Amino acid sequence: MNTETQIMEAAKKVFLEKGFDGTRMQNIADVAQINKSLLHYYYRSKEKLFDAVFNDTFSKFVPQVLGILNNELPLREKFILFAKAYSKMFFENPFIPSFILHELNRHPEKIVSYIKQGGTLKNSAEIPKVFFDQINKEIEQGNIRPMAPCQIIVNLLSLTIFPFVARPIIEGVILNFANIEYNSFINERIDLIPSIMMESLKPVV
Amino acid sequence: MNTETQIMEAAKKVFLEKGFDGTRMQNIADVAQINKSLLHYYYRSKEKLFDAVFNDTFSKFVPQVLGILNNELPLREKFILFAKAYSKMFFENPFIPSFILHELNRHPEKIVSYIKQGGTLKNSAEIPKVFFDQINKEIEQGNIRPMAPCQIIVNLLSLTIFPFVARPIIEGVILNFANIEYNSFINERIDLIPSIMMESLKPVV
DNA sequence: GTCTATATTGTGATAGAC
DNA sequence: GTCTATCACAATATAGAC
Repeated sequence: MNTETQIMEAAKKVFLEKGFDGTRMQNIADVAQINKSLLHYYYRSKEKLFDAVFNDTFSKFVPQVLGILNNELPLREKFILFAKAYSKMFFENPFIPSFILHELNRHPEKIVSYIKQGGTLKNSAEIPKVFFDQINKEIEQGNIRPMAPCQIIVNLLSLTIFPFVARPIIEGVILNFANIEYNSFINERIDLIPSIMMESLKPVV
Repeated sequence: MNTETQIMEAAKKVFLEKGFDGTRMQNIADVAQINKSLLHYYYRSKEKLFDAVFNDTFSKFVPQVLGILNNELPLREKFILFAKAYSKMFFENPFIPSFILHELNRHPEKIVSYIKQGGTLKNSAEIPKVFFDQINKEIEQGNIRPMAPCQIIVNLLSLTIFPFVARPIIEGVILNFANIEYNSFINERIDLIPSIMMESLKPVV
C-alpha cells in the first residue's frame, strides 16, 4: 500500500468519525503512521483532503440509492433490496450517514460543487425518472394509492437511514427501556421496512 | 435582558448552527455583543457553556416526544399530534435535529450524563411505558397487527425527523428534480405521516 | 461586572536538509 | 519522497486594572 492511499484510508477514518471541524491533521498522520508534512505534500491542504474524502464517501452513498430505484424490478423487490443493501452498508460503516448529513448541513453548497465536479451523481441525476415513471404508472393502473414519488423516496430513506443516525438516542433511551439489543432491532427492521412501504401504498378500496 | 441570558441566547445560535468543534468563543461574544472574557466569567469554559446549551435544547426535544406518546389519546390522534407538533417545531428551529444527532454521535456519553444530571428526562424515563401498554393492549384485542412498540416509535421518529436532518439532499437532489418546494413538501407530510403509521398497523385479515 | 492585555497551547502550513 | 524544524496565527483561558 503506497503512501497516498495510506493517507486516504486514515483520513476517511478520522474525518468520518470526527467531522471536518473536529479533525486534526496530526491525528490523521498518526493513524496513517506517517509524517504530518506528507499530508500537505500529497493533498496541499486540510480542505482539499477533506473534499477528496467527502466526494468519495458521497459517491458510494447517493448513486447506490438511485441505482436500486432505477432498475426494472417491481416495487416490493426494490424496497426489499434497498432496505437490505443499506442496512448492511451502514452496519459496516456506521459513521457514514451521520457524517454526510452533518457536513451537508454545515456546507450545503458542497452538493452543488459535487454535482458540478462530476462524481457519479452527474450521470445518475436523471435516474429517479425511471422510479417516478414506475410510480405514476402503478397509480394510473390503480395498483397503488396515489402518492407523490418524492414522498415515497423520502419515506424509504427515513425508515432506513434514521435508525443509524439516531443510534445513541434509540439505543440509550428507547431500546434500553425495552431491554432490546440494537443489532436484533436493526435486523428486524430489514423485513419491516418493505412491509411498511407496501402497506402505505395499498390502494384504497 | 441581562448579560447571562444574552450570552445563552447567542451561544444557542452559534452552537446549534456550527456544533461544538466549529464554534469559536469570539463568535459567540460577537453575537452577544459583549466582551469575550465575560463568557468565561459566567460559564468558566467553552465546554460548560456548551453543556448548558445542549441540555437545554435536549430538554425541549426528548420529553415532548415521550409526553405526546404518554397521554390518553387513541393511537391515530397521537400520531397526528406528534407529526404536527414536531414538524412545526423543526420548521421554526431547523438546526435542532441535526445539532442533537451530530453531538450525540460524537459524544454518546452525554445522554448518560444528561439523564443522571436530572433534566426533564429523569422523570419521563418511565413514560414510554404508557405507550407500550397501549400498543400491547391494542394488539391483544386484535385492533392492530403485532409489531414491537420500539419499531413503531422509531418509525414515527424517522418519518418525522429525517426530512429535516437531510434537508440539503432532499431539497438539492430529490425535490429539485421534481420541481417541488421544500415547504409544501413538509406540509404534505404532516398529514401523510399519521396515515402511513396507521396503515402499517392495520390488522392482517 | 466589565474591560484590556497577555499567557499558553494548539494547529495548518511551509522551508529546506537529506 | 520523506523527514525535522519552524513560522504564523488562531483559540481557550486567565490576570489584573477599573
